[in-house]
Order: sequence, then C-alpha cells, then structure tokens
Amino acid sequence: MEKHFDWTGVEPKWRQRWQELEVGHADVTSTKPAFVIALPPPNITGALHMGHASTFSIQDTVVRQRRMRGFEVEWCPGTDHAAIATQNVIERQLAEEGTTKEALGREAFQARVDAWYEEYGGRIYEQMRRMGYTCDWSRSRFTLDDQYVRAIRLVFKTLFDEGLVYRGPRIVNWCPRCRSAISDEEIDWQEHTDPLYYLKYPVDGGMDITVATVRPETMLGDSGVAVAPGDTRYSAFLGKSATLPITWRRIPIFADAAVRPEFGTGALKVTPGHDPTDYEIGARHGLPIINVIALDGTMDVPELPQFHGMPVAQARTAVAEALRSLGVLVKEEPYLHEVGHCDRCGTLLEPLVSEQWWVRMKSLAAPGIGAVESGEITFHPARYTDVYLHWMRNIKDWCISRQIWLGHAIPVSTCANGHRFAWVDPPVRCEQCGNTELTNDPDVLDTWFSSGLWPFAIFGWPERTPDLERFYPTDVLATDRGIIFLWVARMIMTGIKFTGRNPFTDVLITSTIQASDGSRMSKSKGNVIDPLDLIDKHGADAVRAWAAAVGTSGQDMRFDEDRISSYQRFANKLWQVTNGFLLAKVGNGSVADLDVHPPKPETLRSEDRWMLAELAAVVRECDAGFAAFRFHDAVERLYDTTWHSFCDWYVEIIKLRLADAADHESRRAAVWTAVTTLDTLLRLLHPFMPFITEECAQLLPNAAPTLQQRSWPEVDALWSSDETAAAHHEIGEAIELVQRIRALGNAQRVPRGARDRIRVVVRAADGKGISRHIVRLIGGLVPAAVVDGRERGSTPVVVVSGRLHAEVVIADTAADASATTRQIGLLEATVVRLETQLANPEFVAGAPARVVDESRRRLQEARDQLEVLRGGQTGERTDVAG
RNA sequence: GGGCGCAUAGCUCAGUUGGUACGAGCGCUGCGUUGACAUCGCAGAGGUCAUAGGUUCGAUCCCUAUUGCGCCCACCA
Repeated sequence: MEKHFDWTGVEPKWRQRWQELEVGHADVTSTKPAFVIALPPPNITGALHMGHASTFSIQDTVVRQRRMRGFEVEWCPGTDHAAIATQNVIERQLAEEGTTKEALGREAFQARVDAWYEEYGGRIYEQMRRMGYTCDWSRSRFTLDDQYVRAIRLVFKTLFDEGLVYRGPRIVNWCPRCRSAISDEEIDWQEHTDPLYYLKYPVDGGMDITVATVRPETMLGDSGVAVAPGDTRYSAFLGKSATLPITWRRIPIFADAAVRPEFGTGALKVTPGHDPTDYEIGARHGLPIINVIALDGTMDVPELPQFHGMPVAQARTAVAEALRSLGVLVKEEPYLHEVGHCDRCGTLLEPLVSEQWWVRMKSLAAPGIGAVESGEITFHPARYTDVYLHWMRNIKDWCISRQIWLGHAIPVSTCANGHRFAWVDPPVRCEQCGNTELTNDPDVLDTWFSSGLWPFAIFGWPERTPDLERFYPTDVLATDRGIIFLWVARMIMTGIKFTGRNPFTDVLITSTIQASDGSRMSKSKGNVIDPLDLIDKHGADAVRAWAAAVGTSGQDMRFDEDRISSYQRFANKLWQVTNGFLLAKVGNGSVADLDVHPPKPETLRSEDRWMLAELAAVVRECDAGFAAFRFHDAVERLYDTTWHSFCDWYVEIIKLRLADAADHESRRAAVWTAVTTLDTLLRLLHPFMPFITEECAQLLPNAAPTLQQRSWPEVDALWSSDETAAAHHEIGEAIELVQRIRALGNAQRVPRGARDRIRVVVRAADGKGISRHIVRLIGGLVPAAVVDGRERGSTPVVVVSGRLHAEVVIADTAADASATTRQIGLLEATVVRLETQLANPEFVAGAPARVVDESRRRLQEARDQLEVLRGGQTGERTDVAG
C-alpha cells in the first residue's frame, strides 16, 4: 500500500473515465430540469492563470453538484479570439524576430494568427482538463466560428438598421502603437507627476491671460480660452480675443461651466482636437477642431517645421522651450495626475478626433437596469449591484470600431453611389441601387462586441436550435469583477435586446487572487503563479478545494500556498481513512465485508447516532453554502466534520467495538455507520475534490462508475430524530470530559506507557447515573486505568463537563489542584458576570426572554459545576471500565 | 473629487439578522511512533476584534469621525 495518497496516477485515470462516460455532455432531449453555465471564454493569448483557475473551479464545483442533484447540466466552454490582445502578442513576437506585420503582409500575418489559435486553443482546453473540469467539450465554441460570426453580423445589422449604430467623428482614446481607437473601458489609468506649465497669452487691449496645462504641445491646436461663468477675475476678458504664441492665432475668451475656477489660474486653454473635455466645450461654443497630433503619435503641424513629425513627448519640451524663450512660460510646478494608457500594450493614449462606429447605449441600457433593479438578475456579493447600476445609469455611447488587423470585420459596405448598408452575408451589389462597386468598411469590431453575445450565440442564435430552446437563458455567470462593465453588462443588454430574456439569473463575482504580499499578480511584475505548477506540487483536488474555499468570500485573497497544502493533506487523510482504515482494517481488504445491511435503529449506539447527527448538520450547511454561493462555509465544514468528527472521534471510538468480535450486532452498526458517513461525506466533497473522492468511493459499497451518477445527499429522518439529537448531546458531553481528562494527563507529563498511573472515576452530577456504555467509551479514550474507588490518601482532581464529572487521581504525583483551581476560577467569573447581568433590571426587562432564560440556565449550570468541584460530590459511583 | 471594500491570534483568513469577547489552517510549545495516516495523534500558549466617540440592558457586529491599505468611478486642464 502506498504510504501516502499519490494523485499522479489517479488524476489521469479519472479524467479519462469522465471523458469516456461523457460526464460533461448534456443531452438536449433529456427531460431533467436544465442547469446551464456559459463559461467565460478565456482569451487565446497564452495559458490559464490563477484567475481562471479560481473562477473555473468554482463553476465546475457548482456544475458537479447540480448534476448530482438531478439537473441536466450544460457547461458550455469556449475561447475568445481576443483580437487586440492576440494581435499585440504576435506583434511582440514579430518584433523579437526583427520584423513587423506590415513587412509580413496580411496573409502571412493571418497564417501566424491561425497557427497561434490552433496551438493555444488546444492548450487551454488541455489545461482545463487537467484541472478536472467537466465542460461539455462537444459544444466548444470559438468567437470566430462561422455560426458565431453570423450572429455578430446580424446583431450589428439590426442595430445599424434601427439607427442604434452610427458612424461619426468624435474624440476617442487613441493608442498610437495599436493605431486604433479603444473604448473608455479599456483605459488603464496610471499616476504621473508632470510639470504643470503656466502660459501667458496676450489679450486685446494690452492685457494677458494665463492658463495652466501639462500638455503645452497641444497649445498649437488651441481654439479658445474658457473661464468659469461668474468668475469676476475674468469678467473684463469675456468676449475679447487672446493671441496664441507661436501660431499667433487669435482665439476667443468665453465662459463655460466645465471650467473649475479653483484649478490653476481659473482659465482653461481649450483644445477640442485633443482633450475630451475641451471637445465638449468646443462643441458647445462652435470652436474649430484643430488636429495637431497624427495617428502615429507625432506632431502634425506642417506649417511649423520645427515641430512637425516630432513625437509628442519630445514636442512637449520643445514647445515649452519655445514658449520660454518668448517669455510667455511664466511658471512650472510639479503636478500629480492620472494619465490614460492602453490596457493592452501600455502605450500612452492620445485623445484625438477620428471617424468611428458607435452604439447608442441609453435605450439598450434601460431594460438592463430594470432586470437588476427588479432582482431578476442578482449579483453576489450584492454590493456589485450598485457598481453595475451606477455604470448603466451613466452609460455613454460605445466606440466599437478598431483599426487593427485582427477581428470581425465591420459588416458594412458602401457602393459607388454612396449608399452605405450593413449585411449578414457578404453582398455583391448595393441593396438600394444594385451597384456592384462596393467598398467594405476597413475597421473591425471591438472584441467585447462579440463576447457580449456569448450566452445565446453559443447555442446557435439566431436559429431557434434545440440547444437554444433548451439551454438559454443560462443560470449562473461566474467571473472576475474586472469585466462587469466590459462584459457582464453588455451580455445583459444584448441578451434582453435580442432574445427578450435575461441571459442569466445570478452573477457570481469571484475573489481576486493577489500575490502573497498583497500586490496584484502580473506578468510584468513576474509574480504570477501558474496553476499547473500548483497541481504538480499539491494535486488538482487541493488547488480546486482551495480555489472554491477562497473564491467566493467577496474579498480579495492573498495567495497562501500553505492553505493549498492543507487540502493536499486533507486528500491524504481521506485516502488513509478509506483505504487504510475502513477497507484494509475493517473490511479486511474486501469491499464485500463492508456491505452490511442497515442495522435496526435500536442496535445503534450513542456514538453512531452522534456521527449521524453530525452528518445531518454538514449536509444542511453544505446545502446552505451552495444556495448562497458561499462555498468556503461548505468546504470548511466538510473538512472539519471529516477530519475531526469522523476520523478523530468516531473512528477512534468504534475501534474498540470493532475489536470486540463477539458483538456482531454492534459491530455491524458501527460498520454501517462508518460506511454511510464516509459515503455521504465523499459525495458532498466530490464537487470540490473530484479525483480523491472518486478514488475513495470506488473502495466502498454502492460504487457507481462515477460519483457524478450518484445522488446528492439528503438528511435521513434517522439522522435528525429526537433520539439521535439526545445521543448527540450525550456523546458531546463525554467528548468534552475526555478532553479535560487528557489535558490533566498531558499537564502532568504522564507518558503513554504509564497510563495505569492515572485513575479515573466518572460520575453524573445529577445523581441519575451514567450508562455503562458511556463510561466504557470514556475509559477507552483516556490514558487511564480501571479503578475501584479512590485510593487511600489521595486527593482527586475533579473535572466537569455538563452533567458529567470525573475524579482523576495520578499516582506518584503530588495532587496538583491547579487544574481544579483554574476551572473554579473560570466558573466563578462566569457566575459573577451572569449574576451581575441578571441583577440588572434593565437586562431582565429589555432582553428577549430566551436570552434571559439562557443566562439563568448557564448560571445554574455554573453553580452546579462549582459545587462539584468544591468537593460536594453527590451521585452514584461508577467505575471506569478500561 | 465621488463611491465601495478591508483593518480580528506571529502569518493567511472565517465570524449569517447585536446576546457565553470569537474560530480555522499554517506557524509556535510540550508529549506521543510495529496497529489508517508523522502529509499523523493528544494537549497547550497566543487576540483590550485599527483608534475615538455614539446608540443599546448589552457592540467585533449598528451609527459618526479619524488613521492606514486596496479597488472602482470621475470632464484627470
């Protein structure tokens, strides 16, 4: 027998079994209720990371539990072409090879991309299989699939035809490296400290006005100076014109509410071409838009050859220098502000005006707001509801066009007569005039435009496929909070718009796994952890159980490898108790010997019922945990019950009985209880730790080809009967007494071999006596010897637990009353506190009756125990049988 | 600038309508190995629940303010 559980052979075996049994495959014709999750498709830009491992493990946990509960489960996997991210990755590769995509050409570049998708798409699925995920691989989707592309085009065309998609020049976030616009949601804001320059512009009539800016180079494109309405410092300037140094252009001075009078000098240079705020101000005042920065991030000012073609950063100092020499740069001071960067390549963004495609969002957002306000869609944790609603209520039009090579082409053509139309199937002639000279739109769609259709497009929409009818809407959407706006909100909007249904009912936002120092894991910091490395080190079960336990607390979590290894040890514990103890020792190596008929209830001992009561509690807590998406509650309770209640207490207790071969009936009750308990625990644990639980379950009676074909445990009437509850209480007291007696032995440093030095007499405080069985049970668990009575001249140390108490005598040791004294001290403090509390009329009058009664009960109990400890023992003497 | 979250044992974290002042894992201390498991067992030490007020018969929990950390949003000149 293996010394420790070795997962390296077990995991591949079960992966293959699940594959063969098509555990993940959903039958569209099944009559079971459906439960559906659309897997958030990972980008094909590399490997699975901890974020995936966390959210995917949770989804697999949910999905496995729902299968056991009798649902027809569809967990549809897929991958996202991630146009801009993939293009960046491949461009970086090309750069390392000393070439560019332009040098390669479109076709060769596309070939590189296809090869990449081929390699990494498969690799990601392989990694997911290693984690043990039971996706429905037969329905894998890719956002570049033909059917998916048709769905995208139909959505676009519908929005276009309804006027919800439009094209127009507006100021956008431009990435000079990607040479593309990006949306507001794709900006990575970073703090910068830059000089704030104060520039003095001459004004008609010999005055001058000073503006503050961190971007002096844009002053070449200024078309106005704005001040706050009612700012008396500048009332004399309104309506006058300033003269722009260098270009010597005359620009108007006016008032606009967007100006913050307290900032800088209170006067704002207005550059509608290169600042979003200024763009809006300019629009309000009819200012001309002057573009001075080109799409490649260099200055575009042919009339000023000294700056033309200069990179913006360089132009900034050059222009500042020119202004200084003109004497109009009057002050510089450091200024901390946030600057937008491309979240894909990190390049500094340039706001500039260009023609883009936009989606009008207001009308699309309204029902998406309603769906969440009404509770039809619920966020977990609930606080993300407000995050979502705030964004939705303030939604702005969405820039969906990208000027990159990869991605879905915008399905719009323009004919030679200028007719522009959207299409689903590539057209050969103009819809309006039949002209065949068509020009296709050169742009591609934002990747999130296609991702936003995921929950219904994966099932064949717009065709009314059986899959769509059966599996849409989905149930749970589990993802990271970073894409609530980018993805979740858009799925809700498009889902409602195009299917009339909410795409899911629950949004589960999982914890973000941070590096162990609390910083964000990122490739650039070099502190990312590869989940597959963790599997190699600790086994997939350990990683999965950790991910589930940690992933839904609603709080960010620092990576803690010790916690993963604790689940690795837990897997070993399960293996030991199932294989090493139950099968090998109890069943003598044969499953048949464990296959006992259910015993008559009256043959169950107290400890059997105690175990069943513990089991009932853990089933209930598990169900509650699943219902509330609080998996850490379920996992921790399962861990505790399995390890401590079952292994440490129940198994140790029944070892004595099992050794007594004479009592067949009792033995059978113990075997049945142990098998039932373990079988139940394995089923409850299976969604979290599928491999080890499968392996163990095979060693027990009732084994199915996979636990996925077993039912989810329910509480049996026997487990929750009054008699069982009473037995649970009885054994609970005995356990506590055992712990107190053991503590004495440990405190006295009595070696185990010298157990007969400790003598124990157990009594019942209420004089009712104790069952022989309980006395024997206690005797078997403490390192103590049988005594017939107190030894002459010795003074016992007394310990109490509920109605039980024990007199403990340790031979050859001076009676150490400190344990008794300590107990007395604690009890006295309790008595004083409770007496004080109960003497307070406001407490008695103000607190609920049950609280007052509980205090009285505890006071009485404490007094009774004190009486025992102080030597006023009463009750019948019962000797320990050992 | 606005909003949200977090500060609980040396470390990482639980703590579900306010009611014995609170637990787990790891770490630490002591004891224990031919009997499922040393990836183990038994026992133990360790917390004025960030700070200051308030509400309440009673506050880790509710309210206010402060400090520190993190995140999100914002027209961030």
